[in-house]
Amino acid sequence: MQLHPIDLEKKIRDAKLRPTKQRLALAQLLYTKGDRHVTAERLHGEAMESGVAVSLATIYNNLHQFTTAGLLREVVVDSSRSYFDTNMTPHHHFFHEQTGALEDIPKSSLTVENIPALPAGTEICSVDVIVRVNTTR
Amino acid sequence: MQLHPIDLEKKIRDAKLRPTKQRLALAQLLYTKGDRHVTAERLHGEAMESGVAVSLATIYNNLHQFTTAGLLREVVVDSSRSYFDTNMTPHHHFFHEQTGALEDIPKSSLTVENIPALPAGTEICSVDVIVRVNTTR
DNA sequence: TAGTTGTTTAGAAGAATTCTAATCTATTGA
DNA sequence: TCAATAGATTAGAATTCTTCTAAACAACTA
Repeated sequence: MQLHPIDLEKKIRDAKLRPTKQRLALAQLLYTKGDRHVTAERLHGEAMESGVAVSLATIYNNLHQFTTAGLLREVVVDSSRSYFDTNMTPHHHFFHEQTGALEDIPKSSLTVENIPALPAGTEICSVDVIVRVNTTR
Repeated sequence: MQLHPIDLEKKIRDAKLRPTKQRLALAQLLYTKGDRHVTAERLHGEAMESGVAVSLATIYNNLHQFTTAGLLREVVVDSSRSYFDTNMTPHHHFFHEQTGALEDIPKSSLTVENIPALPAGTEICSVDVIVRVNTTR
């Protein structure tokens, strides 16, 4: 789980992106703390806190570039904002409706069976399971 | 599947809402054409076409009131806009990434197995499966 | 029918995201 | 090494979807 700066740079270069100061800082935040789920706003806040000035536009640019490059995946759980997940292995999610917290569900521990015939002329792109939870009252 | 005006009015009254002209028109569009998936914008367009002037604010008000009353459910598949589903029975969805089309998957034909232990202090609110599809290349 | 309460509305406001075009930085190759 | 170029960053404007405001209106109740 320990990604050194050199690994981050390789990760970025392999994605055919330039290892700029901002990009390295974002990669550091995203990939050196275990699997994460972040929103643009949250990542922006963390970058600020860590002392690296990164504009929101750059946060969005990079979240999308990382997603396109296969370094991030977008998780759609909330119609009001986007979440990005650093865990690229197949898995699903718990989503806490009140707190907005996302938690991984290992693919191995949950299976989806009997998906019916797909609409004509289409192929599966992904199967996403969201288990929405609430605080027990 | 044939809902007469009188049925629509009852549906609305049972939800403790007043059967206004706008509300009846929206209910007509939503509940007399089989199971549907609509966005606010689309429903607004349909209301206009059908000759009933309804403001967008009213569309949003009613989509939310219907949802709260259990007459609609929101389906989160796209982070840029909200979809509302008139089918209130348990089921899942196909979502066509390119066209934005949503299609029901009967609950009976798809099962989710082995959901692991929930995060502490939480209970399941819903289990949503989205099978994202693309046009075959 | 008057009073009350719920509903609708235009337009303003808000929030998340994208765009623009100017500036800056990394890379390339002579 | 250095100039040229291609890519990256940025502030701020713009866009899009959604919600809010507060005034006018319509349905309900007594």
